[in-house]
Amino acid sequence: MAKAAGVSRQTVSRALNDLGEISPGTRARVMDAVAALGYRPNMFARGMKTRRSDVVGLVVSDIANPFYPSVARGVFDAARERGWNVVIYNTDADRDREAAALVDLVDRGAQGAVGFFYALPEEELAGFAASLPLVVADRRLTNPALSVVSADFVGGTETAVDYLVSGGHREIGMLDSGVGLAVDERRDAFVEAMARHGLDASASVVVGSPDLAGGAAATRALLAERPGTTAVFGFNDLMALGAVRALRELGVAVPGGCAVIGFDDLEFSQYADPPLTTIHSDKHEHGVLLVRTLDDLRPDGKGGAAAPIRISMPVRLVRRTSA
Amino acid sequence: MAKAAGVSRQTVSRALNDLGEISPGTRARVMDAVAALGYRPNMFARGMKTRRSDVVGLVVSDIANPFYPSVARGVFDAARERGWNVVIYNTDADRDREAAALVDLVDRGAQGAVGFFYALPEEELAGFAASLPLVVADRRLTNPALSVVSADFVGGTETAVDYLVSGGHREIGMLDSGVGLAVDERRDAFVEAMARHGLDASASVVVGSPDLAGGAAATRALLAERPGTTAVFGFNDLMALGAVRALRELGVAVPGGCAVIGFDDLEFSQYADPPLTTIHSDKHEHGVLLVRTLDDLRPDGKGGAAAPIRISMPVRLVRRTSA
DNA sequence: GTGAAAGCGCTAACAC
DNA sequence: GTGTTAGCGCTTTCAC
Repeated sequence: MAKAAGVSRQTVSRALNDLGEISPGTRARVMDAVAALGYRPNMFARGMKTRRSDVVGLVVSDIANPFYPSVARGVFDAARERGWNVVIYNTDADRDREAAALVDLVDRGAQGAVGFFYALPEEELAGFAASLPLVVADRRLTNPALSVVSADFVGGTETAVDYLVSGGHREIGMLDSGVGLAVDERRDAFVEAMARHGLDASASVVVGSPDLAGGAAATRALLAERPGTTAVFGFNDLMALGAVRALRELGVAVPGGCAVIGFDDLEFSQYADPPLTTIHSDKHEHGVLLVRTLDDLRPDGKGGAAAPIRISMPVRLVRRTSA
Repeated sequence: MAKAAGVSRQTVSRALNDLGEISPGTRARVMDAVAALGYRPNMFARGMKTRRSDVVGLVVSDIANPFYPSVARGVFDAARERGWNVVIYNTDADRDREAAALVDLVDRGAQGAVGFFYALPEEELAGFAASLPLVVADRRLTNPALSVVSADFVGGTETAVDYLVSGGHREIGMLDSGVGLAVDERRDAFVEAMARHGLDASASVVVGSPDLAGGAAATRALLAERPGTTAVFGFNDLMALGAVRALRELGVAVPGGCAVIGFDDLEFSQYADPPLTTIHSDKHEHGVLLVRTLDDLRPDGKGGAAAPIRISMPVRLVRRTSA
C-alpha cells in the first residue's frame, strides 16, 4: 500500500481523485510517494465502484477505408486532451456488430461512443443513447434522443451537381453506397439536386460497395444501362477513383469522355490520375467535433434527451481536373 | 442475480467460464436464463479477480498514415476471431507515449500488445515484454526477450536497388524516415545494397517525415545537394509520392528525368500519376501475424523469454511506371 | 455436481 | 482534514 509510504490510507484516493477535502501538504506528500513507488491504481477496482473508465469508443465500418483513419485521427487528438483512451470497433456495417460495440462500451463504462452507424435503426441507437453519451456521424436522424455531427452531404451534393450542370452535363449518374440502410439519404439528395435543374435522375443511381472495386463495378453497371452518361458523382472519393479506373478500361477518357467527381477529398485524391475534383470536408475536425459533442451531452445527465445536438459541417468544392 | 432465474449461484460462473465441473443440463438452464435476462457479467468485477481483460492493444505512430489502417484491419480481423476488442494508441513516435501505451495495456490486463515502436529503446521494450505478451513490428531487435514480425525491409531494399541499377541508374538517392531511432536500419540496408553494386550511397540518404510532405521536402533537399540524381528510393509510398510531386514542381519528369520507387504498395499507389513502382508487402497479413504471434508467446508463461519469435514477411517488386 | 465463504483494491459515507 | 467501515460483483478455494 502506498499508505506505508505516505502516512494515511485512502487519503491516497482523495489525492488521486482530486477531492477537495485534503491539505496541500498531505496531497503533495502522497503524490510524491505515488511517483516514487510507481504506484498504479487498479482500474478494475476503481471501475467496480465508479462504473466508469476513461475510454471512448469509435465505431467505424472499415478501418482500412482511408476516410475513417482521417476522422479517427481527430478522435484520438481530442480524446488525448481529455485523458481518454480509444477503443475502435470495426463493424463492416453489420447490425449485430454495431450493436455489440455499443453494448461493450456501456459494459466498459465508457465516457461515450461516437461513430458511423449504417445498419442500426434509429430507435435502437436511441436506446443506447440512454445508457451512454452517444454521437452519431454522417446520418440524418429525427429521434430527439440522438445527437449527430455530419458533413453537409446535402449541400455538398448540390454543389457537385450544380458544378457538373454548369459544365454542360445533363446525363449525370450517381454511384451510391450499398452498405447499411442509410442509403436513401444520399440518393435522395442527389435526385433532389438534379430535380432543381429539371433533370430526372431517379434512374441514374446505381449502388456498390463504397470502395475502389465497388465504384468500378457500379460504373460499369451505370454505363451499360445508360450509355449516354457524361458525368458521374461518387458517394465518396474511393468510388470516384474506381469510376475513373473503370471508365478508362472502357476506353472513355476522363474528363473528356466522362467527368468524375468525388466526395470527402482524401489526401491522396490530389495525387490521382487525373487529380480528382471532389467535395472537401475537414475530416480531422469531424473527429474532434464528435468527441467534443460528447462533452455537451454529459451535463444533462444521460444522452441529451432534452436537446439533441445536430451539427452540420461545411464542405466545399475542390476543382481539380477530373471534372 | 441470475441465481433467481436458474437455481444456483456462481454455478453461473462455472457455466459462463466453461469450467468442467458442471452437468450439461444445469449449464443449459443457466445459459438460457442468462440469455433471457440479458445478463452481462461485470467486467470490472471479473477483471478484479482475473486481472485480465479481453483486449489487445495496437500501437501506431499515426493512424492517419494509410499504411497503419491496412495492418490495423488485419489486427481487427484476427482479434475478432479471438473475441478480443482492440484499443489503439496513437503515439506520433513519441517515446513517452509509446511507454504510456504499454503501461496502460498492462494495467488493463490486456491479452497482449502489438505495434510499431520507433522511439522506445530495446531494453525498455524488453522490460514490458516481461509484463505482457508483446510483439514488435518492423524493427530489427536483438534482445532475446522480444518477438518481432517485420516486412523484409532488407530484402525489399535490395530488390529495389537491384531493379534501379539494372535500369542503368547509378546516382540513386534514398528518402529515409526521420522518426524514432530505428532510422539506421533502413538506411543501412540501402547503403549496403548500393555497395553490392560498387556504389557509395552513404551521402545520398536524406531524411524527412514519413509522409507526403516529408517526401517532397526530402527530395528537394536531395536534389539540391546531388543534382545528378536519376532515381530515388522512398522509405514508404507516401514519401515516394511526395517525391514525385516535388520532382514535377522542379520540372523534372518521372520517370523520364528521375525514377521513383516506393515501399509498402498502398492500395492507392496504383492510382497515382504515374502509377507507383514499389515494393509490395501484405499489410493485412502483417496485422494478422502480429496477433497470431501473441498466441505463440502465451504458453511460455510470460513474454517468450525462452525463444523469441522472429518473423520476416516476404515482399516483392511491383513494376508500374514510376521507375 | 453444486453451495458457502473469502477476498480482489478501490471509493463512498460517515465518524472523529 | 483525516481515519474507519462497508461493499461493489465477480472467481476461487473448500466443503458437501
